[in-house]
Amino acid sequence: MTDSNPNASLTAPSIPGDALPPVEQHAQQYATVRNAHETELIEDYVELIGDLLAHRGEARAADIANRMAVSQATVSKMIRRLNELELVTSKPYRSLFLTEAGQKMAETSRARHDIVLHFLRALGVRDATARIDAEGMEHHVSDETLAIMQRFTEQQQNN
Amino acid sequence: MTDSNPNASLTAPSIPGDALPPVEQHAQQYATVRNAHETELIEDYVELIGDLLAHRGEARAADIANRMAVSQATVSKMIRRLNELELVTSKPYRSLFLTEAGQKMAETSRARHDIVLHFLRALGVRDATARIDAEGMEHHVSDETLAIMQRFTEQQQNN
DNA sequence: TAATATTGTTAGCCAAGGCTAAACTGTTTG
DNA sequence: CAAACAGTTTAGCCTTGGCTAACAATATTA
Repeated sequence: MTDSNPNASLTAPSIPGDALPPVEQHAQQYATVRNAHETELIEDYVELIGDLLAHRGEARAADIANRMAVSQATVSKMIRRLNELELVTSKPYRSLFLTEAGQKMAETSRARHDIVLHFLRALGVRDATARIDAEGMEHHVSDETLAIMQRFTEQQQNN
Repeated sequence: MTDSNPNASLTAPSIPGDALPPVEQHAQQYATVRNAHETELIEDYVELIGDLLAHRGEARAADIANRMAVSQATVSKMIRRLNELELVTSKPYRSLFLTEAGQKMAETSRARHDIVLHFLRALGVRDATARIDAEGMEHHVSDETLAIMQRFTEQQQNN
C-alpha cells in the first residue's frame, strides 16, 4: 500500500483537458480500435507474404509459420481466408502469390510500417525495440499522424 | 529453387537496412503483439472503470456499455471475467469497484495512455485524432519508447 | 403501492484465431 | 523406385469477444 488517500487524484494529474470525453467521441475511439483489430492480422499476413516474395522470391506456408511463431495449421486456415478475400492466390502445395488487391495492401502496409519504424528510430528508440513497437503500432496510426511522423523523420535526417 | 520471379522490384524500394529480420527476432515481434492483444481489452475495461470512478464516483455496467459502444450483455460477461481475475469487485445491480490489483492496473494504463496522448499532441496531431490514435497505440508502446515520448513532450513544453 | 422504465443477467448463438493429431502430397535419397 | 522426410491440409477442439432475446431486479413515478 503506497497511498492511504482513498479516491482523490490517485491517478489523475488533473489536467483540465483530461476529463472524460463526451460519450459519442469516447465510443468512437473504442470502435475504431475494434475495427483496426479486425483487419490487423490480415494485413500482417499480406505484408509478410509480400516481403517474402520480394526478398526470397517465394512465400511458403512453413516460412510464414516460422516467422509468425504459429502452427502450420493456423497458417493454412488463414490462407483459406486470404483466398476468400481474394488477396492471395494459391495452388495446393505451391508457393503463394498476391493478387492485385493483395499487392496493393502489402505496399500500403509496408509503407506504413516503415514510416513508423523510421520515426521511432529517429526519435532515438533502439532498433530492436523500435521493430517490436512498430509491429504493434502500425495499425493504429492515423494518416494524419503518419504524415507528421514522416515529416519529423525527414527533419531529423536533415541535421 | 523455384525462382518464378520474372520481374523483381515490384514492391521493394530495396533499402539495404530493411531486409527481413532473422526468423527468431521476427517471430518475437509477432508474439509480442499477440500477447499485447490478450491483455489489451482487460486493460481498457479496467482503465475505463477507474476513470468513471474518479470522475463520476461510480461505474455502472450501462455507462461502460455506452462508452464502449458495446451491448450490456457483453459488458456483463466481461465483468465476470474481471471478477475472476480479481481486478474488480461487484455486487449484482451495484456499482463496480476496483481491487487493489485493479487500481494498480488502472493507474498504469492511465499513465501510459496520457503519455502517448500528450506526446501526440506535442508532435502536432489534432486532439480528436490524437485521442483515437492513443487509444489504439497505448498497448503497443514499450517502456523504452514511453520514456522517450515523455522526455520529448517535456522538452516541447519548455519552449 | 402498483405500474412502468431502466438496468443487469443469463442462455445460446456466431466468427476469429489459436492449438494438436492425423492424413495426404511432393521431394529427396538410399 | 521405394522409403523416408518435409511440407500442407483437414478435422476437431478451445477461448475470446461480439451479438440478440428473454428474464430478473431495482428505481421511478403516477
